Amino acid sequence: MHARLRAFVTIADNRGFGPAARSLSITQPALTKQIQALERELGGALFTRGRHGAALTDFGESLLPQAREVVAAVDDFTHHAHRLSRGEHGRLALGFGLSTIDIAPRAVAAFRRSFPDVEVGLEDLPSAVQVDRIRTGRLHAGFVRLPVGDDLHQRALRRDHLVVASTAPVPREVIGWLGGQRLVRLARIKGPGLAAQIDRLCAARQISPGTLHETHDLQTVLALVAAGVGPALVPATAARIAAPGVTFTALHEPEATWDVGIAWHPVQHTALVDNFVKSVLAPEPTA
Amino acid sequence: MHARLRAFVTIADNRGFGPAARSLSITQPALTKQIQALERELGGALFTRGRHGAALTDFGESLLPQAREVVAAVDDFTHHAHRLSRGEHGRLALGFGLSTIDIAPRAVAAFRRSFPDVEVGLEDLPSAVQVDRIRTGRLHAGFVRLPVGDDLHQRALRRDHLVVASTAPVPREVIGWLGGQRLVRLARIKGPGLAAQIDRLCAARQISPGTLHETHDLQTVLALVAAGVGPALVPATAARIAAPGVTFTALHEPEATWDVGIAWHPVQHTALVDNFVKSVLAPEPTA
DNA sequence: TAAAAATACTCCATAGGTATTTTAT
DNA sequence: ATAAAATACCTATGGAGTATTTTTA
Repeated sequence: MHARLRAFVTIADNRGFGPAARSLSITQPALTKQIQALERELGGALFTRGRHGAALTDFGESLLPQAREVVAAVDDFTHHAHRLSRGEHGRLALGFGLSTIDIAPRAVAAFRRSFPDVEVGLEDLPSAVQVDRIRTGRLHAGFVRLPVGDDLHQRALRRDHLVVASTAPVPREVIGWLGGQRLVRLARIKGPGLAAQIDRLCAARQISPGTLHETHDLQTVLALVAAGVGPALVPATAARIAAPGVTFTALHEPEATWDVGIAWHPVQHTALVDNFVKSVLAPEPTA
Repeated sequence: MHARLRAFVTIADNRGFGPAARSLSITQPALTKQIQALERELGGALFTRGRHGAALTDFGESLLPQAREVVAAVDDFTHHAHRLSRGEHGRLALGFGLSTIDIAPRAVAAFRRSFPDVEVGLEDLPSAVQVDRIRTGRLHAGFVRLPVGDDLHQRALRRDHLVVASTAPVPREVIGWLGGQRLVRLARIKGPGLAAQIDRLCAARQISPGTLHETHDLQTVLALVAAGVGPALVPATAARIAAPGVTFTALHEPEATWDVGIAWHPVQHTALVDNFVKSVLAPEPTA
């Protein structure tokens, strides 16, 4: 159907079978047969043929606009499809967590520069939630604490580690000192990964610091530290959003370090996600 | 292409291959293969398959609207084509002449009642011009003096004959009397058929009436007769448009009678013209 | 374990090609 | 007389069918 209609409008535009056939990259007899088939199907002649080439009949004249619509719709479709399958267009749902607050926005901005026609959604979610949403297809990719289950594709971007945020001086023997402290903490539901990381460290080093205060926001945790309420354990990357006056002491214990990276669904929306992953991993070209 | 896209939207609408196949009146394996071919061509999966049936992927979701457009455009096209090839729609260019001034408007009105979607153009032209335009396709059909060349289809509607229009009394021996008269005449270019008919009569009866006055309009001819300027030879059907006070005397000579009917091109715009011819020939149903 | 989709295979209609003839100006 | 379209004939691909197997919730 669609090929025949394209043949129809091409002949109308070229006013002859010969040139039209050349422009369609088929032979003239093939074109003749297509039009004959179309005319048989429609029950009327579309062209009058003669030495002069082909001229539209009234019937052809009245059908030409609708035929053009079909051809245009098909061209639209294929164009759109190609852009989509190259990942140059579409919607991309991304997540990011506490531990990626520094890299996620930058990576997204770089991606949007390369692919301006992609609609990007970015949600602030704990790693565990991101992973669940990626599995069920509600999220295409996320910046998460690694590793995640191996049913997802994943790539490390860099390592992160815990630091002690404090206004009071921290002694050289940090771990032991920590055991005696009561900490400002982020609510477990807001940062289950961070909480688990702290638990792991404490369990390995056999300490159990108490809780001084619990908030729902990392910014607030650091504000409380700055206000002198007490020390806190936060990811090193969170140092950037701290108020002045807070000092940071890195912890080098292996239990205090972890990988941060990107995870994505291995099937859904492949080209788009691939482009995104490539954009994140590639060194950004200097603009 | 178009069949595959229709398959695509049907599956999306039915949320499964089975029901969609039934609704398309093909088998499920045939449908599977169409979608596989489409997915191969587009380079991406359109559906995720499972026990639940088929659900759109993101890729499928973003292509669905454009696919619907294609399907709608094709449906539009075929619908339009069918209406055209049944002659229910389109443009119809008609002609009518002096001798059909009574039947043409009535016939056109009846046709428009049956086929309200047909655009009808009606031009007042001498028979000879109509015939030429029908031959070259600029006119689809015309109400003309018959016979016309047998390259056109034609059908007689009724006979017409010359009458003497006059205010003065006309003697029983009309022909002889006419020979001695000077006539009000219609310009030959405006009614070559009428002029030729009068010539034929005069030649056969060996008379040659003079010319009193020549106008470009039959209405004016009759007005001049009514004003007492002199007699005229006009078609009997023209009596209807005469001013009061004019009397008509029929001429029964065979050279004074002719057929009036409809002629049309045997190829162009067939269905529409056929419908028109049928409508003209059929006794109009009483509304 | 059962419903849904995929595969294997066979068949025919369609679309394309080359060589040649017919048509219309 | 000649350019343009139509026809004849052949081949290959696409799309449809039936029977059966594989997948997944």
